Amino acid sequence: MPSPVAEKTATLRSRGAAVRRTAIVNAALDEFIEKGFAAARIEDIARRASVAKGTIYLHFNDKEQLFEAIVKQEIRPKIDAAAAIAASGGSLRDFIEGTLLPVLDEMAHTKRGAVIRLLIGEAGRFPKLAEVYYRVVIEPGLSAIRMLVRRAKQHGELTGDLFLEFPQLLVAPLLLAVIWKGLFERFHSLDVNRMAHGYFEGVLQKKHANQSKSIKKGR
Amino acid sequence: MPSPVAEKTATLRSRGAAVRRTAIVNAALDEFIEKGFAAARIEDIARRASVAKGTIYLHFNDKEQLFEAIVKQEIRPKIDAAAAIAASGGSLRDFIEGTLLPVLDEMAHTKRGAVIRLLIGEAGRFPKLAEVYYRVVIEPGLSAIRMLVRRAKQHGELTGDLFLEFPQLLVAPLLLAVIWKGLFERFHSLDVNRMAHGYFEGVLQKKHANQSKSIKKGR
Amino acid sequence: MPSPVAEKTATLRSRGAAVRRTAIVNAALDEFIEKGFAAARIEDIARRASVAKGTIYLHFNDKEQLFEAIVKQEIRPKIDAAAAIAASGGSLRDFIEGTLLPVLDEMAHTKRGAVIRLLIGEAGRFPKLAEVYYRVVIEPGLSAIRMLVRRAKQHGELTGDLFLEFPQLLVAPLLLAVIWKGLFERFHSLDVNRMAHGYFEGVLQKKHANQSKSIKKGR
Amino acid sequence: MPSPVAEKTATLRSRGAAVRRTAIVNAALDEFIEKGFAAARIEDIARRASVAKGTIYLHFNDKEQLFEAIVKQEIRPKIDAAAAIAASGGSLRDFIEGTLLPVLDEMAHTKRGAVIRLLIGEAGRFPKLAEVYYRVVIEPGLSAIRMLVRRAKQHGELTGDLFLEFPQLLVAPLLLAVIWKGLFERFHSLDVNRMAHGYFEGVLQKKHANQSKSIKKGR
DNA sequence: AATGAATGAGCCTTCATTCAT
DNA sequence: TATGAATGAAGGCTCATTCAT
Repeated sequence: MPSPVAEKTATLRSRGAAVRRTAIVNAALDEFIEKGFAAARIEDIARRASVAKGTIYLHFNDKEQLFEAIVKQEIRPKIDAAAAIAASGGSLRDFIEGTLLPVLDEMAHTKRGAVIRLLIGEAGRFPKLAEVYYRVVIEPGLSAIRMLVRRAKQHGELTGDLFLEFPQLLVAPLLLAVIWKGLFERFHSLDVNRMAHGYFEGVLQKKHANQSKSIKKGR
Repeated sequence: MPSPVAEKTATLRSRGAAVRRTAIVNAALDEFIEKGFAAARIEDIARRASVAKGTIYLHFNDKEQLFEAIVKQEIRPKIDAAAAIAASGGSLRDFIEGTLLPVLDEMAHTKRGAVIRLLIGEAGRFPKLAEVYYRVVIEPGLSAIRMLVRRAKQHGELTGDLFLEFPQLLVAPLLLAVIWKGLFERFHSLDVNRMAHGYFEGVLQKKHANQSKSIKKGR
Repeated sequence: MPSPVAEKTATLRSRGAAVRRTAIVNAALDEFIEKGFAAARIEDIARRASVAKGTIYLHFNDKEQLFEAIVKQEIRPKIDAAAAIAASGGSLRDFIEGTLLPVLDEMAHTKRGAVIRLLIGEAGRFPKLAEVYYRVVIEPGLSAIRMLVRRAKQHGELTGDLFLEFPQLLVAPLLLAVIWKGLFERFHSLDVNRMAHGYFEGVLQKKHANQSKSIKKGR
Repeated sequence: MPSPVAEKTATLRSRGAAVRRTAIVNAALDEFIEKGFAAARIEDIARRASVAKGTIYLHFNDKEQLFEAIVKQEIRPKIDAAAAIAASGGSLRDFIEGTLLPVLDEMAHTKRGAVIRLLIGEAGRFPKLAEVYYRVVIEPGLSAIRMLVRRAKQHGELTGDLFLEFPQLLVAPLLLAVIWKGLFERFHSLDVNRMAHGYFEGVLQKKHANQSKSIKKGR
């Protein structure tokens, strides 16, 4: 075991490195969102992260790797959390209300949504990005949804195979909200919460009719 | 050049000019889709359109105006056509099956979808683009849908105010399909037609129960 | 045939292009000599040639092509001229005195020698350069020398097969001179002309003994 | 640290330091040869020498000093040895056959030759290098040759003052061989040994005629 | 002495835009 | 109108050197 001093040193170093890496990823995220992938300048990212330009290349080989790191840092944790909750066995309604809606709300109002817009725009030209995203986010996400839908069917929350076959449909309003907020909110505001509640009530309505009454006013 | 000959020449010229303009817009569309807005090179657009680089600047002030022209040329006609059909008084089901599904299918499989992905990615940095798109596409499109939904409610095709308040939800699967096709199709194929049919059956199901049975196999 | 005006235009354009190209090559030569290949900056070359940086890339794909152009422009003509003289049938002595010695003298005192030093230093890392040089200069040059040596043997100017087998030896003092002038002249001056005369007298001495007396004082 | 232990440590340290220094110079030599002076990276040199980048700067102030160290370590010993032999009183023929030809052979086939090519290419830009080389290699080398030539004249091995005045000519084929091997060997192989033997036979032939017959086939 | 993370100046190359023809 | 050569600003990336540990 190294001496306390040595350990402190080592710890500081590695801790410093991790902190720096995170700072760079955060800065890159902000710049990419503001300028887009191609137009974002490494120099600006560096300045925002309070490091020198060259430092970025100590952590990432190129711009593309920065993008990857963003997806892994910003989106993956949400997916993991959602998947864990899905696996823990609650009802679909609980999942939607306790997890999907809050996530949607957050997506629509924070950087995370911007990451998705960014990805949609850039993935065509950077196939690796789409691949990372599919593997890290889409695949596990859809798997979790399928599991939930299956259970929901057994419990009578849901009928039909539509959402089993196309689990994407369950997050379609999420996509819609993220895009709307990013592109058109300034022309016409969208009450994401209210829209999502309405949508999911429709989805789950088989069990209890007239639930559309219970749509809560969005924040 | 007031002589008939000169005039003919002039006519030919302007006809040639219009042809050229269209060729440039088409070439720009292809390049933007392949490379994205920032990465598309004017020189490649010129080559594809068989004109000189400088010629593009005789028709468009800059790259951004090219983007605008694309939206107007590629998307607006579809919207206009759909709006006309919506206004002409058919049922919502007819509209969905006769117009929305074909459009969706086309979007998912042609350049038009790519334009939308392109816009999603670039609009953040080019606000004018989002504005043009909103005014030319979104606003008229949603108005048409609202009109249809209102009529559908009167005819009992639909209950609840969800789609009146959030007409976007009716095109959510369209968005989903366009994005999926562009980003993830190579990892996992999506039967757009089948998904859309299933979705709209759910939407319209109030009237005739169990219609989910009738989902047709997509092309 | 185009109109005079058009022709003039075209001519001016292409003439201008050729002039510019030459100016760039000359500037590159100077910079490469002063700084070496790797350390020479495109911007400085451009400034020296009175063109914009980008203009260089209209004529050459990269730095390496510039180097190639230099070899072709600076060295090849000398080789061609020497080869023509060699082929025209004079004696070896005439060739040496009328061609080789003047060339050597010029090489030792002008840029051309620097090109050779440059090549020696850089060719290892830029194999294409060595190849170009071998094909354009060495191969034809040695062929011409062989032809001359063969004829000289028939005429009794020369005995033995040494210079037939190793024609390079005939230009060894040239190489020596070029390198000495470039590297060590400031420490100890070398009378290239006198050295070369002495060397070639030795080579040709078979015919007339004691010609070493006739060494002339160099320039 | 005056204790025996400390001193031992210190000794080990300085011994380690010397080893390290040599390792660095060797690594630098390899890298310079492969990449050239400007393109060689300190980091690669460090890795090759199994030291950290910073360590190099504990031994050498900058890249240039590394180059100097190479010349001193790789070339000087050969010169010193040759000078000693020259001074020890053998005949010119013995010197050529016992020393010059083996050295030439080695130069042509090992790193030492590459150092010379390297120097030729870089000396223009790093005058100090040329100076070091002149002082350490050229000057003493030529002095030794002059001494030998003078003795050879007295012994009748040689007539004329050519090689006294231009001792460089005696090593011209060496230069030629080193350059040919480095630049053009892959296009056309050169039998260095055979060429050198032939050359020196010509130089020494005054005494015994027809020695060109005795050219030995090179390895 | 040794380390290697951090720095930041430096440079090749690209490309939107201009303009002489 | 059309051309395409010329421009020059911009930016990704490299790497010699420094310095805190």
